[in-house]
Amino acid sequence: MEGQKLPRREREKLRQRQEMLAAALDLFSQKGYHNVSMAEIAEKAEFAIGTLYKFFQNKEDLYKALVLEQCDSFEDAILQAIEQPEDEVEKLRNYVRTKTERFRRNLPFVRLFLAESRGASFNIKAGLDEELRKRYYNFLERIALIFDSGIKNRRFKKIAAPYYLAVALDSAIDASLLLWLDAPERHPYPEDPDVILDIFFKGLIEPCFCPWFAK
Amino acid sequence: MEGQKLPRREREKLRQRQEMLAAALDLFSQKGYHNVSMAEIAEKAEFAIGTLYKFFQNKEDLYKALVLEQCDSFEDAILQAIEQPEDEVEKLRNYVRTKTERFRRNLPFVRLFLAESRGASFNIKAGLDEELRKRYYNFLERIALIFDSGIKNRRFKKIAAPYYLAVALDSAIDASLLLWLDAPERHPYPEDPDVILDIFFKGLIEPCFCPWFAK
Amino acid sequence: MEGQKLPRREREKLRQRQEMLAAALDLFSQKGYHNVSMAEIAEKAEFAIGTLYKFFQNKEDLYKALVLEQCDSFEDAILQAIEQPEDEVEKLRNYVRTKTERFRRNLPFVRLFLAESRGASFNIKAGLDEELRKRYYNFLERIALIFDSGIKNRRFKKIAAPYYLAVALDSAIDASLLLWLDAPERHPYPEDPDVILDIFFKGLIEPCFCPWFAK
Amino acid sequence: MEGQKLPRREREKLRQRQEMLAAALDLFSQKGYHNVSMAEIAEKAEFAIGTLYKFFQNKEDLYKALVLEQCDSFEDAILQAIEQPEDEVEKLRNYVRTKTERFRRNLPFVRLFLAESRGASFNIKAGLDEELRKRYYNFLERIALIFDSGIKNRRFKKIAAPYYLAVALDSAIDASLLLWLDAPERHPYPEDPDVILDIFFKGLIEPCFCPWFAK
DNA sequence: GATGAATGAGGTTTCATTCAT
DNA sequence: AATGAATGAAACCTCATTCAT
Repeated sequence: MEGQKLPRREREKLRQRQEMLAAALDLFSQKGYHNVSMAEIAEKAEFAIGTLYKFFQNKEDLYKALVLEQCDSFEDAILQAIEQPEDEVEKLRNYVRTKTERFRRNLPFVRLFLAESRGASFNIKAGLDEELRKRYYNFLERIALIFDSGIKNRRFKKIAAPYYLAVALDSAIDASLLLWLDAPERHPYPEDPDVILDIFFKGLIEPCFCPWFAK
Repeated sequence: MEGQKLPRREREKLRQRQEMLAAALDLFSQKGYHNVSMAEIAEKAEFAIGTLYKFFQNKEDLYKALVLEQCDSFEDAILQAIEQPEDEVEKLRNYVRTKTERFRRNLPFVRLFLAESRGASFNIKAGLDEELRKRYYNFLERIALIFDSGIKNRRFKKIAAPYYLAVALDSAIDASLLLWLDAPERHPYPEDPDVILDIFFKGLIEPCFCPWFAK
Repeated sequence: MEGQKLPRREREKLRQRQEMLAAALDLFSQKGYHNVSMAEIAEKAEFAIGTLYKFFQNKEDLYKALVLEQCDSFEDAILQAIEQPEDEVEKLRNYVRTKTERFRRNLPFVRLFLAESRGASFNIKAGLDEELRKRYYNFLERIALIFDSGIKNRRFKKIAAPYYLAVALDSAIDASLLLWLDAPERHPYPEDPDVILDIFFKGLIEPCFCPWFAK
Repeated sequence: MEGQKLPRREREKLRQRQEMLAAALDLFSQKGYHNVSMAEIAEKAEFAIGTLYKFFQNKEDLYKALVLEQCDSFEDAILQAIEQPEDEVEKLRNYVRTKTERFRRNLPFVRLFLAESRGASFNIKAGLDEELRKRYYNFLERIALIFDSGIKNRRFKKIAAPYYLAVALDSAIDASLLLWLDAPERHPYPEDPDVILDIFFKGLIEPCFCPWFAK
């Protein structure tokens, strides 16, 4: 109940900030950081340039805020998805599905995210990189924990270190989505997101143990 | 034995070109396309700016030449590695090992390659993107053919469409290497590159069929 | 009385634009298009380079605006001068006098105008050329109409096609002014502008004396 | 008989120089001084750039040599034409005809000539201007002498100072030729060059009709 | 003597950022 | 508090000229 009580002024400011970030997301994801000017963002957001600078110290600051905010929201959704169920298999399915769905619903973010998470953002100064990487490592560890727990529970065979499994699964999802994003007609995204999991599960799970193969 | 030699002038020009490209690779991979000026490249390569422009029409042209040349060399190495052996398993091992070795030997290229292959290069004009993507798709199909042949030979279970298997494997290698590149102390690259393959093989191969499990 | 006034902001902008054009006119007419840099114009006009580019898209655009504006004003003055009187002789006198006076009052423009109207401006891209030439042809036709009307009224003998008469008269004025501009002490411009008209008005050859008319 | 005896070396050099100047004339007249590079001229003339600089100190020097040489040749032809006949009328006819014919035979030169003679060549540094102007003034005085002599012989009425007559006649020829050069279909050059002379020779106004003569 | 590769000053243009209004 | 005009550093690129071969 305390969220709604921001003074009107504050709420107004927050709304303006969101509009600026939305305009920036659109433009950055379409044209890349260096091909978007502050004037362009200001115009798209229907503010004066000076107002932009009231909210963000400089272009880099605006970019960082944008990326961090998007990542926060994305991370929250994933973490929530893997916190619900008991079953490790179900957790992973939730994870893959949530990630897939989020990506498909927020295409502009995907380009940004991949540019950032793939070390491709040397365009942007060090600070962001540093923080995002740490967060990404932590995130991978969260996924690794699921594999670890599955192994401990004897649901999974220990075919590799959990961290590697997490890395491999996460990157496989990204890669599939990226190909689909690039050329949807050539790389139709599998209707059933589990197809990617199959690659990992079909060898991974003790057949006798898991309802997965009953499908 | 001098029949194979280019005239001295030509050799000299080629050498200069290589020096320019080497300087550019270093700088681009460290700071990104937009944060490197032609003056910087010229200075690092120890030529005058004008000389740079004698070799490359403009900055974009220089960048394209650099990326294409590196990719050519990389692609050649991989294709050669997977053409040798009969055995699909051996082909995939060669592929993983060659890619790993190449990456580790040419770090600056990795950053460039990932920036380009990961759709993160909206900074650069369309032409390159287009061509590189096509080449990358073709490359994935080459890998997919190995899986396909393995499946037809009953060496592999058909746990997923070969193309997806190729995508997943390739991206898993990239992701591992990238993590190691970012933070080697945190993500020691597995001494044995086969660790990554294990994830795919342990479920993939008919146990009775393959000496893999005997290891 | 304030209804006719532009908002202050607009007036200010217009004034700045005029200052830029004035600086450009001075420099271009002294040194020629290619020997004047944008930095020079900016400095003379006491603005930053960036401000220049807020008003004009690029150097060529600035040049075109300058030439067209000057020609407009010049053309207006001449057309007004030849629209007043009934009498063709008076019209031509007005024309010569107005042109002379305008030239003498705006020396920098003369150089520009002659450079442009005399096909000497291959330096500048095609667009301007094209438009200015058309306008000049139309202008000559306006003058030709005066000769034509004079001939129809029997005021003038039909000694040549009106268009040729216009060309000859106009070029004679230009040439006189140009010589005076180059070396005033050597080519004092005739106090009475009618001197040039005399050449056209008075017949040159004694009819009785010369076989010319026998033709 | 002494012209043919230049040592072979000298003759060869002269020929090369002519080829360079010919290439330069073509290019300068098509694109203007500032839009032609030394490399372009060298290539068109099929020499190395260095060789160009053996013959001409720099670009400006080459340009000056070109213009002066063309003007020499042009001036010679005209002067020869007006030296032959006794009769002033015939001299003027020869002058108009020779100039017209020369212009039409050497179009590239015309553009250059007009650019130079019309004060439009502020592109080029002062030296050339200075010399060409003096020569042009002298030339005009040669023409003026014809009018003067005609007046003294009572062949011509003294309707204006001879120098003005010369200026007016010469500029009328240039203007006609220029219009024809710009748009031949719109400004067909009079088959008979004398048409222009007519304007000067025939009196324009009916003496009996106009108060002009009363002045 | 001829060559043309190498040079680098200098031109045009963009855009992040400031600050007076 | 919001504005957006003004700024000028810095980028890309050209081309006249030199000089080692």
